[in-house]
Amino acid sequence: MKFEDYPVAASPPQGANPCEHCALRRLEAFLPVTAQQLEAIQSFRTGTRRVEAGGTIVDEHRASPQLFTLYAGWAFRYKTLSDGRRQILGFLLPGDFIGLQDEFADGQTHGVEAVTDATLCAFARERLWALFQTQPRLGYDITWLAAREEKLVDDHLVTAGRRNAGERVAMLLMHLYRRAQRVGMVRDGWVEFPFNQQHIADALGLSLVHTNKTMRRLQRLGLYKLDGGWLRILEPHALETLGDYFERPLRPMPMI
Amino acid sequence: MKFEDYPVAASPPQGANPCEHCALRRLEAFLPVTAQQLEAIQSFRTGTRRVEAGGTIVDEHRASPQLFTLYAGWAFRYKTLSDGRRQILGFLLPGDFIGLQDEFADGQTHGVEAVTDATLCAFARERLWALFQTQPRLGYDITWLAAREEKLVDDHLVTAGRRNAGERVAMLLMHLYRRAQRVGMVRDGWVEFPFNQQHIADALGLSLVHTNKTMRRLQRLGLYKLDGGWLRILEPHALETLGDYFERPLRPMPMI
DNA sequence: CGTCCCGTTGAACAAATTCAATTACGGTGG
DNA sequence: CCACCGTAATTGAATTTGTTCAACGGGACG
Repeated sequence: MKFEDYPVAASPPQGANPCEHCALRRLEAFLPVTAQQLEAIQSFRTGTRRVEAGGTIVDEHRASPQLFTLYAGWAFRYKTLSDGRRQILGFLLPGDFIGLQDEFADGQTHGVEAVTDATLCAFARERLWALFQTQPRLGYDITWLAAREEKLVDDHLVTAGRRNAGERVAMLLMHLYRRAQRVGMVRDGWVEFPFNQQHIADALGLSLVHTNKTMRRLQRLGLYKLDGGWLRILEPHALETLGDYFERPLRPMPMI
Repeated sequence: MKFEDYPVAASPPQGANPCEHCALRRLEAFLPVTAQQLEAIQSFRTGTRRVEAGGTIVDEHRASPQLFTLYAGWAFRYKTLSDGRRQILGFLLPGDFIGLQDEFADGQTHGVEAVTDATLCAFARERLWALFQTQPRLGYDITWLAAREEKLVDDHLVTAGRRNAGERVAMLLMHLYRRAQRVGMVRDGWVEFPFNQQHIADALGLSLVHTNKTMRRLQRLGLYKLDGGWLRILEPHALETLGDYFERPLRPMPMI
């Protein structure tokens, strides 16, 4: 299977004014910003960070001095119980803001791990308050992002708490597909799907074996196809119905 | 069983400057505010609302034009699937801010229901952005509240996804107890516990019957006691260990 | 070619749900 | 004061869903 390159380069622009040439921000999924806001964001920004597939973006047990916006790649947030059981709290796509929760949680937070090679824009956490002061609009946008992320977790909690295995898988596939679609990661109906079944199991609160059997079943039913790390939804309506999950068209979201 | 009255009156102060006489805000759990901030909050405030036990604070399928701070009583956030299965997303105690998520979600949000009679301070959603502009600090505080609430949902998701029935109950009891303790709702080791087993089941993602059997078991083990709608934790350490959940001492939180 | 990771599958087992009563209790009307 | 009701808590039993255990296959890689 071959695919053209993703329109957004693997790394954010380098040089003096990287944010002004940010390809990610040009996507329709994101709200436009004024020149002044862009400048504020750019000065809030401290640099770029690369993390290879499987690497740690935020350590689960250490408060990170930085905030990030995921620029390219897939990542996820997770927590582990002391005996090793892991719960994936959510997946992260380009444009997602990372680390806000820790700002206010005294330790005891969550980890973030890259699934694919990932690139991130880093920001100094200590300058967050100054940003609110000088750019109230960006503060408001950050609240928007925090509220949106809570909504994602809310939905995820419904899945883990009240849906059965088949419904969980259906819901997750549609959810990830829709989000990827929004940021232009769908090509000819295929999305990169770099997760292994352990990721899915840990996200859905299922065992590895049962996840496998459930996914196999839905594939045999012809609802979706997985090939070489790429996903294609064959029966979106059937999956939405099964998962009782219908994503509405979304407004453009802010991006920091 | 008899208990003194809760120190915070059932309703916020009436009259010209209600926030200046707010008893809730005086609790150590909440950060102090400047006179200027208090005034801003007071002018952001539009009134008081009472909801009786079982009543709807926010309709699940209608965007509320108001935001609230719960002043007195217990409430919960929830979502229901189309076939009626309900997931409780979290419980609300005095001081909790309500409705922020909807600000940014195009419909498709969650409901809020009062468990006991409840009193709330109402705010005009449409003036939220103005508040961020004129009082960046309060904007920052609201972000704090949003991030904290996401953290609560994160923890809840771990519970629903990766803990077994006994662990879930243990975790929930300790969690509610600790939060109630923070806002002075614990009297002689007892907290009001107005939930029925269906609430617990819907919060934990368990069936009613299994919730009952699990709770019975933990009671027979002498870990906690429930009497006339009041809860007493008998073995906090055992419950924390079982639930693998250790609440750290918390910093005072902002209150709007 | 051997090893490791991952996906797949069957089988035994355990946890949780569903079904079906029964009991406890607060409130109401007689 | 007492019978009657409706709601919520309990409990046992049958059934289903999901987990654990074990084994095998294929592909990537050294």
